[in-house]
Amino acid sequence: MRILLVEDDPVLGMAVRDQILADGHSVDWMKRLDEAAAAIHAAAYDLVLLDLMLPDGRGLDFLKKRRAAGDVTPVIILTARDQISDRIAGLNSGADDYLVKPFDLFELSARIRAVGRRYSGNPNPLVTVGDLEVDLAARSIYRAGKPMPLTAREWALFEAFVQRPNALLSKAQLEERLYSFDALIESNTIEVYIARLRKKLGADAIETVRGMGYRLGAPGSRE
Amino acid sequence: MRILLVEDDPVLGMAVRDQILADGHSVDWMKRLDEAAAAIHAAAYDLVLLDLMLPDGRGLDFLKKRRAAGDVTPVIILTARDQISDRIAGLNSGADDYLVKPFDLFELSARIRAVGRRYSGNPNPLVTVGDLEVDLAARSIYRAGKPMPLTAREWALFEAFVQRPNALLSKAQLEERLYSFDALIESNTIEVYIARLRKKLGADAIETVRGMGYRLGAPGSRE
DNA sequence: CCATGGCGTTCAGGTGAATGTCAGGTCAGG
DNA sequence: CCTGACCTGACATTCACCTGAACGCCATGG
Repeated sequence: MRILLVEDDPVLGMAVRDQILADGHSVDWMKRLDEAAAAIHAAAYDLVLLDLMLPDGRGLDFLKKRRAAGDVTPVIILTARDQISDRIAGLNSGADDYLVKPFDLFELSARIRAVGRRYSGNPNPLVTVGDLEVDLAARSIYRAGKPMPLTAREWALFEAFVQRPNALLSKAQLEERLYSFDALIESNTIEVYIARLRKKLGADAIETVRGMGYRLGAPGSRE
Repeated sequence: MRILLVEDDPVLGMAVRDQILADGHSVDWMKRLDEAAAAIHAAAYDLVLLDLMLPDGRGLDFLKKRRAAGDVTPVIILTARDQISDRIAGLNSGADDYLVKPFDLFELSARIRAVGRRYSGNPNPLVTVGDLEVDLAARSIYRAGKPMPLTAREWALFEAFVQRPNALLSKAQLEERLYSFDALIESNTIEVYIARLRKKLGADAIETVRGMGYRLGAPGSRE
């Protein structure tokens, strides 16, 4: 697993890095947010460990921005003791987990494994939807073995349908999924992305249920 | 979101239950592991809140067993303060998250949202009406596995009957349900939609009680 | 520094399915 | 047979949705 560590404290950073390496993962250690941003663009990480208190800006804004840009890389927040409000804000900004300093290094390992299990993990990495093969962990779609590139937003939307193959999802639900609670969208963005997905994946990839929402196109009957 | 709470402490359990309800989720509260196991078999949950210290056995074994059986329902562990080793063991046993007692109720909400964002869970529970299978969450109806598409209004009407299977609903009640108070309807709209439902679901899907209203029939029994 | 291109978002115009209304027919009960 | 309640096919209108195009932001590369 490729892990990006963003932490300015040299002592803690080294300890964390060594622990990660000992667990058999690879790690890039950045001490500033701009370095981290550059690293993220340069390489794809499976996990980001993000300190919220950094010298050159608030880690929370960084996280929000990444999520707004459609980045869905798992993020574990490292935060100081007893800053519950920060931790809640972190989770609401799109973090997947947090650790309170000072934390047990073995606990860190367990957390990393837990996050890793969610994504690259459990049963069947390949899901078949109609004539498409969907790799949820790698966030990619194949048709007849050929990759069908999606943008971040398109993927976020499509993922919602794949995760609940039979569900009918209202526009409100989809908006809530693509955008955080506070940021309310006031247009037909969802419609536009539905259209773009159909253009890429086929007109019947997503079915409109007028007045109620959308649903995955018939991938096969229930049960 | 359907949540299963497994917690033997009555005070904490009630507080958690109320918070979950306030967040708009539905919750089943079990005090013992055998009850919880039975509940899991009976219904599909989107999330399990699991206390590790229960009178009738170790919650950790319960969790391991569920995971070994292929159950991938997200689990958040509730554990006592300073039992770091337990928490690690929990994450390694397949838990997705944990909360340390005593925890902030708002933090609980944030955690639930975070988990809910990741997975959106399991197939929805089905209600059987005559020869129809009704998925209330997905707003869809199946007959012999085949979906029977309804329009928004048709669904709203049918839902009223399914939610109260034995009730006799007057036209006034149905109008009040389909339309907001101010918007007064001055025609036989309800009759028309009853007819449309019968055409789609079968003539005896809804039974007329002359002068009083309508009630759910046994759709399909006489096709 | 500006040019470029990809991506996310917004807007306006057009379309058709869904809706509500009506008129005439049918049925049950007195 | 009469009356009121209910059924049903047809139809105009509406409104939810689709879609092409344009705008702005940001990152990248001269």
